[in-house]
Amino acid sequence: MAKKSTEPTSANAAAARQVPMRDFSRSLPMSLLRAREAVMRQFRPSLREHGLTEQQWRILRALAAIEAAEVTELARTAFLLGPSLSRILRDLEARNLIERKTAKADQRRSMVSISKEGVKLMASVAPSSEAIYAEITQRFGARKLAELQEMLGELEQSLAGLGAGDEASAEE
Amino acid sequence: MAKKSTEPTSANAAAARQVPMRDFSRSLPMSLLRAREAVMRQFRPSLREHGLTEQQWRILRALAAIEAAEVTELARTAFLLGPSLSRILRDLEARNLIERKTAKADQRRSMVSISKEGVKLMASVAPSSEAIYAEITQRFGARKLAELQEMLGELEQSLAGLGAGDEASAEE
DNA sequence: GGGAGTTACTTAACATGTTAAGTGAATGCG
DNA sequence: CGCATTCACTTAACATGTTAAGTAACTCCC
Repeated sequence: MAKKSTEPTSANAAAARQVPMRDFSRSLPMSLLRAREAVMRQFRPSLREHGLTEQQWRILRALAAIEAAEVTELARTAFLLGPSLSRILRDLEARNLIERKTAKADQRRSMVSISKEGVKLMASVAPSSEAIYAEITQRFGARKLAELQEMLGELEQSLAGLGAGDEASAEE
Repeated sequence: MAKKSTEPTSANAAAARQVPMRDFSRSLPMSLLRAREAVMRQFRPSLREHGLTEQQWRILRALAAIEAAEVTELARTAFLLGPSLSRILRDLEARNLIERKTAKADQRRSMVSISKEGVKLMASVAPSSEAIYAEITQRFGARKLAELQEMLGELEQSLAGLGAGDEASAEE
């Protein structure tokens, strides 16, 4: 072995390919990520025009669907982690898009609800949002879309309660 | 209409529900997000034990599959935006997991490749990663998984070149 | 009723997503 | 050649994701 460092680069890559591994670009996480990005790319410009991020929009929609909610419940509904929600609620409150008041019975809890301005903003965004969704549905096909959502739900179900960290297997 | 501000909260939520809108929790973006999160939740602990984030792992895998790549190409492969990749490469280089050298022909380009240490790290992570993937495949079903990936790819395709911003429809 | 434990949330710290601006190197064209 | 434009990448700024720690309010049980 005379030459030691002629092309370490290629040698390393070759060695790396010996590590058994699926084709990277076809992994399930990547497929899901790309699909979601393809979808969100359609919505972001419209939301942006109205000064909303994807997550802020999720929160407003979630609040519109329920009278009022505790922060924890809202986090579950909008599928956000507590810390993210905490920050976003602070901003949305400062913009008067939501209202909050601490629950009487339990001072720890705070009830969050959408404000009149929040409703107005939703009403101004909803049309284009719906139009985009309709376009996506048309392009992909309504039936296939329903099938896809069904499969995604099943995937979620089949992984529920796996690797949640510390729950015993099934006994106990 | 005597009482005006007894429960403005409920009134706003009621008004909001007049805004025509699909059921929030069943929207495609949410379905995709939840499915992806259910999947990634399985992988994160293992990656974390090895000191890697999901994105760092994506980059290492992408580099293992190709001899060396320019940053832009790598961004496309690992599905990361330029700025994110730029930061991550800086960190991975500091940890000696990758190597980079500027191309001779074009000083703007830099070629990135995996290092010997990077290969070792990959080899140490791959087994558990593969085991997790196998578990997911088994739970969900290999056939259904293939179907799902097929549909996700079709979805991505059907949205390609829609709302990319400024390309003319089809002419010119 | 008082202190340990729990709960609901918030802060903090670090990493990435997202968009815009910056920088230096190549290209093209008059 | 000279200079505007484009290109490849990096920095910057702000928002969220992710985990850990902090804080105040509530529960429980001795």
